[in-house]
Amino acid sequence: MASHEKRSRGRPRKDEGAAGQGSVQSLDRAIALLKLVSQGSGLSLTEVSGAAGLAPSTAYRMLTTLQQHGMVEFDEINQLWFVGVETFRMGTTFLRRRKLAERGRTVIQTLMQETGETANLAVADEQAVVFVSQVETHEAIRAFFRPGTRSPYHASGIGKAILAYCDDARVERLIAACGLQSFTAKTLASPAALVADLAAIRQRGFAIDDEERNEGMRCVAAPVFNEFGEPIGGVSVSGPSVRVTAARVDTYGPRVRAAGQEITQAMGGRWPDPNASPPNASP
Amino acid sequence: MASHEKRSRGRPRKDEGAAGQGSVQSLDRAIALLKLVSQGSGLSLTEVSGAAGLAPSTAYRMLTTLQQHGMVEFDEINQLWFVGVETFRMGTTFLRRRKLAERGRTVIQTLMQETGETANLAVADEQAVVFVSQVETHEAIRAFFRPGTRSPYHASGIGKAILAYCDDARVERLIAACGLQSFTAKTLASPAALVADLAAIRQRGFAIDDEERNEGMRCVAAPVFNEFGEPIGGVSVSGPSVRVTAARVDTYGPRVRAAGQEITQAMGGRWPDPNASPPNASP
DNA sequence: AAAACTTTTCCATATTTCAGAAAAATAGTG
DNA sequence: CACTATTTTTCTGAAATATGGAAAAGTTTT
Repeated sequence: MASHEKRSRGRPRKDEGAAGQGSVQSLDRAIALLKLVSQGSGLSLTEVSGAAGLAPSTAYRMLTTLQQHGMVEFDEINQLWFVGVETFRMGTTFLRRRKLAERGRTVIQTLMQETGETANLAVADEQAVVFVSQVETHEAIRAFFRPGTRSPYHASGIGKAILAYCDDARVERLIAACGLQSFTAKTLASPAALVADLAAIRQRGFAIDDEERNEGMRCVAAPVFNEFGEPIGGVSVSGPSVRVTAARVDTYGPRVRAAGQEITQAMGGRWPDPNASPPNASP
Repeated sequence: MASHEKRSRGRPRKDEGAAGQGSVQSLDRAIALLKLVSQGSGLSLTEVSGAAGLAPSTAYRMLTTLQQHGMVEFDEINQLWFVGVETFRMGTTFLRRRKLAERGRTVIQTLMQETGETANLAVADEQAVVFVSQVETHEAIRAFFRPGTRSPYHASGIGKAILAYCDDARVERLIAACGLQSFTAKTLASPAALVADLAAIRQRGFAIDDEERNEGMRCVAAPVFNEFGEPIGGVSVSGPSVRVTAARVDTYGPRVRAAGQEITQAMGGRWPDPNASPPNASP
């Protein structure tokens, strides 16, 4: 298997902190444009160049270059710029790396069938969890997030499931960096409340988001671990509180935890020893 | 609603054919790099720069620039480059605009022109396929469904094309739920007959509805896949048996399959590997 | 009908990128 | 274990390339 040691062939990088020295300006700007276009839903050239602070001619040249590669599309009818298929296709290969989505797909499919609720996969990112895959229930009222949706750690089932298996320092840093924004009356907006819930999650082996992000929506989640026993993502089922009752949560919980274990297994990950200290504990 | 006319404020584009004049070289190259990285699963700098035909120093600068935006990630342990979360996130916003009906429209237009028969698009729903778009032939005798028409899976070309790429469990559940209603003498009304036909469809890569729903009407269909290689809809041409003869079916088949592949491509989907097991198959 | 925008092309200029070479470290080799 | 071969990263001067202003060519709006 892959060695644990940090390899560094070649000349070492000078300084991690000081960036921007060796960077390509036109590429920098083009990425900013792409980001703008991907966030907007149909932007005119003037809007794009204005928002980016670039000359229209410059923005235009970059957009057409991106267009030639299919990274953006141009709606000739309304003369608007959109994000293109190629960006999408390149992006989805990200899922391959985090084999999570691929390996987990079959698991969440059966999870959805067994629970009847929308099942989700998300990966841990810097300051939020990113939903990467979803199987929707057929119910009329259902939970839905578009893949790529970001959700803050403290107010999502998967996020809390991940945090529960991070060390305290990481949790503190996250709170310091992002705060604990309140979304509903039930959001865990104080560090104390969050820490208490994380302890409960470790006890149970699964997390509950009880209308903490969206009113009327409950969610049961479990983490997924990599080969080092570090949480890298999670799995969840989510649905309206009227269906996902307290009783249902109790039965879904172990089922979702099992799904997390199954995916962890399928990825070659390792479910941590419940009695061991947190994996990321600083030495 | 939005006007149908083609707007073109501003100076018109000179020539659609002649491209490449106003394009940004460094951006061009960077996109090529990103594509390479997204296709590979962990590439070293030497591999990337070699494959792109760029000097290592140039590739390096571009990669670090992309990295600063999260478009690519660098695995410090093994010194390998991967596609990054930002690419994924930007790409997923494409889904907002991805509608089978819109993306496939131009494809079925040319399909109708080339075959001279009515061309259709349909999406997979729970218990039936739903026709969402159609381009009619000019012939006096023609196939016609109103958009929104539902058709049972087992008695429609597109339905069978979709079923052929679902796993067995899904097919069984469908039969259990809906049965196999008989519409004509040729309807595949027994599970055995249906399963045999599905195998033939996988072989060919396209489905044939030989007067199985409406007497005197034949139909050639192919599936369309999403990014997970799951069938989500399909495309077909349909017409009276007198025109759509057995010989014609043989020539239309590959053409319709190509249309399915084209639409799959345009949607950012993935045509499944013919040798791979069905996507939903249990391991 | 003219004014006001918008998109697209063109072009001179200097800003930036580029590639080669050096540097710094690891991996292979006999 | 010394020595060579790779690999990644930095540096630098030359020049290719991107840049933004201005003009062109349309389309709305007034």
